[in-house]
Amino acid sequence: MKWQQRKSWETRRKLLNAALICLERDGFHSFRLDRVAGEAGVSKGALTHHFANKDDLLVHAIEKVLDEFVEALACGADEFHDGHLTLDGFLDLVWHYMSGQLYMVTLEIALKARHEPDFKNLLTPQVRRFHSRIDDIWERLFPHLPPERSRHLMNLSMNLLRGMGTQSVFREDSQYFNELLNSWKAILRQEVAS
Amino acid sequence: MKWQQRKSWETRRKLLNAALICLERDGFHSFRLDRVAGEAGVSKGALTHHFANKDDLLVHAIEKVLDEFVEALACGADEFHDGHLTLDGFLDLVWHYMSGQLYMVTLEIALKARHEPDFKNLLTPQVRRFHSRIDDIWERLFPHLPPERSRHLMNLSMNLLRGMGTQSVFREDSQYFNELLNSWKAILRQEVAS
DNA sequence: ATAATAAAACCGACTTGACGGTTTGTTTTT
DNA sequence: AAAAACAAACCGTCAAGTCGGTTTTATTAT
Repeated sequence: MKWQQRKSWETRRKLLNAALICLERDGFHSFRLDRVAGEAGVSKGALTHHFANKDDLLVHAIEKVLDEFVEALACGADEFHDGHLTLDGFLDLVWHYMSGQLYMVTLEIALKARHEPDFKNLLTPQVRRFHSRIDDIWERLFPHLPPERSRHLMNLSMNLLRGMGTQSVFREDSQYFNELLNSWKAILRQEVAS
Repeated sequence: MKWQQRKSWETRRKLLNAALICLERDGFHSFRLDRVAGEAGVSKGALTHHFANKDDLLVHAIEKVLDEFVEALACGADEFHDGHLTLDGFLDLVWHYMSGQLYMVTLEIALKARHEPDFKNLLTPQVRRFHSRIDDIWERLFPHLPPERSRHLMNLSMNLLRGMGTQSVFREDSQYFNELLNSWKAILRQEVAS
């Protein structure tokens, strides 16, 4: 009960990784189980052995990606408190994730969830957990501000970056996004100070 | 050459409307031509008569929805200049559209375009036209500001609303979004004044 | 220790249903 | 009569899920 378990865990991990790669590359509409298996270097049978169906695979994949994101943000917040990271740097960190694989994957999944109530129900626990953890991180970021104001500034920031991430589908212009991010940094600094 | 043309034009319009309804309700992944035909109250044969294929239908549908949006925004800008609409009211107008059918449809289409270069090429002329028209509208909104600053504030606003629109997939809480919008209105007022 | 047995991991062919596009037929207008 | 507008049956493709089989690892009995 050791070699087997490790091997199993390993292929599971490979499958989840492959699923994320496929989801980001092909989009949910063209997300094919055999391609995931191929990308992971295992057979389709192995996939069905580890995950009951497509939705099951997707739910676990999104769980993984959200966890990694929260983890990275928590680290960033810690560095911020230790003085190793500025507020600007923290925003850069968030933008790094929102402009990469993470956001595109969550976007694909969100649209799927929007049209499939069952899938949405499968996902909402994860999403709630995610949001509350993010809330905590940002609240710790500005302990001198009233919690409500802290939440507002966070939600404004996150939604702005969300929107920028969405726009990046059609506009690939890092110069433009940097300018935009800088504008917001300036505003945020001012708001935090006052 | 009259009755026929009018009838043709009418079913075309019905098909485009139906396509938008289906796209918003079912999402692109579950967007089915026969459902569009059913929603429009015509046969599938009629659909193929008017549109070469799925992509063709989608391109024309998105063209329609973008035009309507720009039209509404232009009207809002006019009212703003006539003093019949405040800046807050203008933002409300934009949010009205970004939280409704328009944004979800463009989101579905954007994700499709992201993974299908041919489709993206079909669309980019429309998107460019759209962006430049929006640019103009916002620049006229703040003629006393330098154009670059005007553009920045516009892009911040639009991206914030975009992000909020995206979040509304999982969080249906108009109270929350109103608060967020109000926060931004306050910030924007301040930025425009300075 | 080793053979027998169980159990898990994995493979890949097949079924089944769905949908986009085609094609053929019918009605209506010019 | 000719062409346009529409209707509806049809077909080929494609992928998700199923399932019987195979290999590898763990457990148990002798």
